[in-house]
Amino acid sequence: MSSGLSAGGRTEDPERSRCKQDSPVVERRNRSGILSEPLSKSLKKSRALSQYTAVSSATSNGHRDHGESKRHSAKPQPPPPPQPTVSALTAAAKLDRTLEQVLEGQNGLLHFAQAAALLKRAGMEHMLLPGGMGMGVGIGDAGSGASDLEGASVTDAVGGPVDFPYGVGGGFPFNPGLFIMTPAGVFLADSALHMAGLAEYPAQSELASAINSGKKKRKRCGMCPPCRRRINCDQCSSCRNRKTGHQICKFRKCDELKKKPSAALETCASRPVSAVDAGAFPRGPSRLPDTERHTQSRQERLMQSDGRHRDARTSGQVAGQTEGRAGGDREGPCNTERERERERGGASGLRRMTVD
DNA sequence: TCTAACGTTGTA
DNA sequence: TACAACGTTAGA
Ligand SMILES: [Zn+2]
Ligand SMILES: [Zn+2]
Repeated sequence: MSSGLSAGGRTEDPERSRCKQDSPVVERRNRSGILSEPLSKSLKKSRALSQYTAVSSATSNGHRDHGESKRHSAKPQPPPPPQPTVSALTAAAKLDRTLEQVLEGQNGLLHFAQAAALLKRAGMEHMLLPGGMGMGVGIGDAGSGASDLEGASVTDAVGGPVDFPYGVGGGFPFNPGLFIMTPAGVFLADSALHMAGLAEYPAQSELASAINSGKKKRKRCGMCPPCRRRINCDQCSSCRNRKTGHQICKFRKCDELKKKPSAALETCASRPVSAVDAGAFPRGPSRLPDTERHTQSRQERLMQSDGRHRDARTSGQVAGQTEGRAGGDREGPCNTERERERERGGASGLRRMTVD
C-alpha cells in the first residue's frame, strides 16, 4: 500500500510520486514542512467530507488500516495517521510535532503578545496610562503555554478572554477577542479601540480595506485546529486533487476561511475567534446562515468533528516544522472580522497597528 | 520563478 | 450541495 502507487487516479502529483516511490514510509514534506500522507493510491475518487468525518473517531490511529480499509467499507478517515511503518517514523514524527507545536503555540501567543503590546502602547500614548497595564504581555507566558498549546487555540491556552492573563490595562480589558491578528499585521477591533479610547487611532491600513473589499485573499488564522494541523491527509479531494484543485487539505482548511467572508466577520467580530472557541462569549450565531456559507457547511462540519478532535499529531504526519514557508499562508489571524465589520458598518472594523 | 492556497465558477 | 478545476494572489 503505501508504496508505490502512483497517484491513483488522476494525475499523479509529482510530489507524491517522487516521495512515494522511495519508500512507503517516507514522510513527504514540502518546503513548507507540510507533510503529505502517502496518499493511498486507491483513493481515486474523492470521498465526501462527511465520510471522512464520520469515521474519524473510530480510527484514531492505530486502528485504521492503511488505505485499504478505508476504501473498503470503512470510511476513509480524514487525517488519521498514516502510519506507514510507524516505529521510526513515529518517533521522528513525534519530535517534529512537538517542535512544530511549540513553535506554533509560540507563534500564536506571539501574536497575542504583539497585539497586546500594541494596544498597550497605544493606550498609554492616548490615555496616559501609568504603565502598568498589567500585561506583561504574555510573551513570557507564551513560552510556558506554548508547550501545551497543541490543539488548543491561543485563547484556550490562555484560558479564554476571561482569564486572559495579560490582564487589564488601565481599565482596558485585553480581551483576545479584540485583536485580530493576521499575517499581515495585527488589527484591533473597533470595539477594542473604543474601549481604550483610541477610536481615533489612525492606522487603518489599506490592507484591511483590500481584504474587506475582497480584493485580497484572506489568510489562515493559524490558530484554529485545522490551521494547526500540519499534515495533509492526502485522502481528501483537495489533497488528491492538489494539482488541479489548488486547495489546501480539507482538514487543514482554516475554520475562518471556510466561512464566507461576511459570515466569518460576524463570527469574528462578535467575538473573538479564540474567545468563541473558549465559549467565553455569548456569541450569538455560531452558525452562519446557510446563505452565507457555501462550503462551510460540509467542510466545517467535517473539520469540527474530525479535525478538531484529532490533531495532526494524532494523525501521524506531522506537518511542518515551522510552517514558515510557503507562499501564501503563514499563520495569521483571522481577518474576516474586518469584512464583517465592514458589512455592518463600515470599514471601521479594525484598526491596524504596527508594533515596533 | 515556484509553490501553496484562496476565491470563483462550472458541473454532477 | 459537494466536488473539481481554473485563475489569481502571495510569500519565499
Ligand atoms: Zn487532505
Ligand atoms: Zn484557522
